[in-house]
Amino acid sequence: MKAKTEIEKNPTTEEKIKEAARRVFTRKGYAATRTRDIAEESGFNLALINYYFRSKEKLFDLVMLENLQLFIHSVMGIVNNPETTLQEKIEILVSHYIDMLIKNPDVPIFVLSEINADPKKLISRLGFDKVNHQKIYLVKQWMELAAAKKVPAFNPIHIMINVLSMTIFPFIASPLLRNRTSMSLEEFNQLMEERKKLIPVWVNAILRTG
Amino acid sequence: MKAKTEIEKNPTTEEKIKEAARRVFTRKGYAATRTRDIAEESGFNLALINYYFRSKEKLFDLVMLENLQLFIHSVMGIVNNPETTLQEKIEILVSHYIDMLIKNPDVPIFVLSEINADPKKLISRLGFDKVNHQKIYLVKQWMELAAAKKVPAFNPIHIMINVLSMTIFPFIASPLLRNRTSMSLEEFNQLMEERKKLIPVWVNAILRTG
DNA sequence: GTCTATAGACTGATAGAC
DNA sequence: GTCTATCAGTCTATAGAC
Repeated sequence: MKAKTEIEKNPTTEEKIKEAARRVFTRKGYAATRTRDIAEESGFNLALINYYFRSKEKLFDLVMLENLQLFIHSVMGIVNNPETTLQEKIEILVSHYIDMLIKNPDVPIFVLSEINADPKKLISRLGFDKVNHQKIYLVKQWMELAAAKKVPAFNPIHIMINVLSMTIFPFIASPLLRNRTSMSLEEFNQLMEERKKLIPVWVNAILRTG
Repeated sequence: MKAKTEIEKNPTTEEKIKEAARRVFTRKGYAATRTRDIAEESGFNLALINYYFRSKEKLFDLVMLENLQLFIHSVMGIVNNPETTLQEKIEILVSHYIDMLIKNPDVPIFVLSEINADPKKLISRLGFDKVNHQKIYLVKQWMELAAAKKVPAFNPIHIMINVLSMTIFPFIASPLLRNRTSMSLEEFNQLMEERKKLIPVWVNAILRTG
């Protein structure tokens, strides 16, 4: 196993092709991507893709798994941390997520539309097993606060949906939003930076609602 | 021009094919859809698609335009109504949107991922012209309330983003969300029904934040 | 390991019978 | 209007030279 910085500096052909595939698949989706596009993007020949990865689909699965990790796994470490308060979890989650999304703006729409295209694959092929929702530390903390009536009694899933919605959705709607409001990419990113501080405040206001 | 109810009861072959195309395109996206899929779904032969619509792309453009109307135009009539208050606009918008989304859950991810795949087409081919954002009645009302300090001074676009995020995003993330929480479609729809009343309350709480 | 050339399957579109 | 049959182009994957 190579260290990450070493991979970035001295990528092998295999790694170069995988990174090219990640860029193309994430931008255009599985069906619209041709293996020729990946070959061209990587700077190598078409035949090498099959030499290293056997098929378009196997290469896609690798890319999908990486993007899924980026999209989901980053959350899990945060919401499961027993050392932070509910409020802190939300602040950290939103801030880290927006940083990731500014770097990888195409990831959410890629992941969600590919899952929508083939929901079965999510579980069967990518080995994406379920978690017991009750065991997540954030849910535990919520339950305790609800018992002490410090937080409203509605389904805590609503709060999780709201945090993720307000954080992720603007990136998914970005092309349409920017077109409708004649907004540059820089202005958009600036707006998202503002939301790092605003969303936790808003969520706090929502929590006081019940 | 036939009346809508008449179309639903006595659809011509052309209308049947277009409806079949709408279902298939909206579920699988442009690139993953084969003209043969549409033929099969419509119950007619492949050749008829070209007889009525000349090409896959022209048929797609029709479907895209309809879905875009569903996705956007429904908003415009509501946010531009001078007869309703800001608060009423939000209530009506959320309620109508959620009704539409429960009936057409695939529309948002379809529209947004196709726009993401080819943003230029949005304007050049589909004739989707810009609106002057300042002229929208909702923005006007916001400005007046902000001037009277009844509403926070941050960019009103944030509120619009929040309303649309909390309303639309759960439908986009539905397959993933339902998988992670082992939620049935009925339970999900019930959760969305709850949000019709909750979102306006939450937005109100956000508005008192500034 | 990396390339060129090509096989083999599939796709969108059309010709032509009825 | 609706069908069957088929063309021409494109795609993934592989064989084989270096």
